[in-house]
Amino acid sequence: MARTVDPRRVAQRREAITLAAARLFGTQGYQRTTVADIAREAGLSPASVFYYFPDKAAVFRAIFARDLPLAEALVARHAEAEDPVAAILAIVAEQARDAADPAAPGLLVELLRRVEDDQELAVVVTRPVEVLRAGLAALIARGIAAGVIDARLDPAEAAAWLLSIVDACYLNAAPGRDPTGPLRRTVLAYLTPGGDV
Amino acid sequence: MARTVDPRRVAQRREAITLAAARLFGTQGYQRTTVADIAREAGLSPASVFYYFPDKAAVFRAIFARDLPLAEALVARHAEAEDPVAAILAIVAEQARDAADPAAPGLLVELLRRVEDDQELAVVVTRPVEVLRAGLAALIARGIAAGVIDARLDPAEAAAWLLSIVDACYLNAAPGRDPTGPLRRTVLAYLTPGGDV
DNA sequence: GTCTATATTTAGATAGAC
DNA sequence: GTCTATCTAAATATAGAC
Repeated sequence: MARTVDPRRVAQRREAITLAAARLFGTQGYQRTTVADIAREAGLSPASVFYYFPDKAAVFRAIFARDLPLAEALVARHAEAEDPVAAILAIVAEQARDAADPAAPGLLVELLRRVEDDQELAVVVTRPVEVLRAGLAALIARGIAAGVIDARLDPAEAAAWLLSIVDACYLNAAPGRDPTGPLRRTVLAYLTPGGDV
Repeated sequence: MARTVDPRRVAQRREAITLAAARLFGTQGYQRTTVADIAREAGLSPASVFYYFPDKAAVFRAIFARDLPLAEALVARHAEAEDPVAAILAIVAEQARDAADPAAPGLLVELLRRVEDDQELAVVVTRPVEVLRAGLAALIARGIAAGVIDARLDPAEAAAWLLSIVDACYLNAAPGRDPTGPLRRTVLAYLTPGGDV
């Protein structure tokens, strides 16, 4: 009888390492966080981290592996909404929600930097962004057709721009500041027809 | 007769090193750029870089040292404008102008990361941002008083938010894409009175 | 002032016992 | 599977000649 590993246990260990790494990478940065730091935080030895992941970069990638299903679910949840503008506002607000997490802004910054060094990371992280962009673009197109969104906007470009503004919320996150108000006002005003732009 | 250095020559050398460093830090990142890289790009040896700067971090800080006078000049140039909204649009557009530079988005990301590690850098970079924020806030307040900007906005917070949107231009930067259009539309729509926000 | 050569430190990754 | 111990590579910063 072949001795087989318990996949649940493996998943738990990987999850624990990934969580500890996300906290540390987000607050200290990628380079300043050593594998020894992660191991200590997760309660095991550095060598064990390398048992569950091929290298340090793979630990970082694992943090973002869950984003794709989340993005797909979010888009699917609002795809059939009758009010496309309300759906866009909901998606954008949901994406901006984690900006309050103290590790989130730092994680985004590290992500932006490391995407250029790590080709595999680029693949992992590009797909959920594409899903969101496509979902938003479809809603914008519907809004234009319904006359509630300015027809001069290009759906794909406007979608990318909205996601950039969400990212900016993370970069400028501060303890006391809640971005949801300005974000909602900005998105709404940006989409609405009229104005001499 | 005391042998004295030519301050102009020193300034030129420091400038050359700073320029080379900005290019490399922006495209490769801070950690991946070695002092040897910078030295090669600037046409001297690694040891000479350490003659002009105490350490690698000081080279990075030097890149942003010129921002304070630039910010002060920009704000002063528009402080007395008769149309505050036009002045705000001009300031914001000027700040977003460098987003087209291929090294600029990367430099912003490196800056955000390193600000948390380098206390001196934080000082260097906070002041120009404060100058811009105060200048924009004053213009917003004038616009509110004149009735051309929504009175529900808090000038200081709105100013900070506009600078966040400028950051979004850098995040959204792509070879073909010109950010000035969406930026102008967004800022104008955000400031304008009316709307059910 | 500018160089060559190198000391030093640090951290990613591995070997091999248990 | 998990550990201790260690190898190795890279890069900052310095020493000292010229």
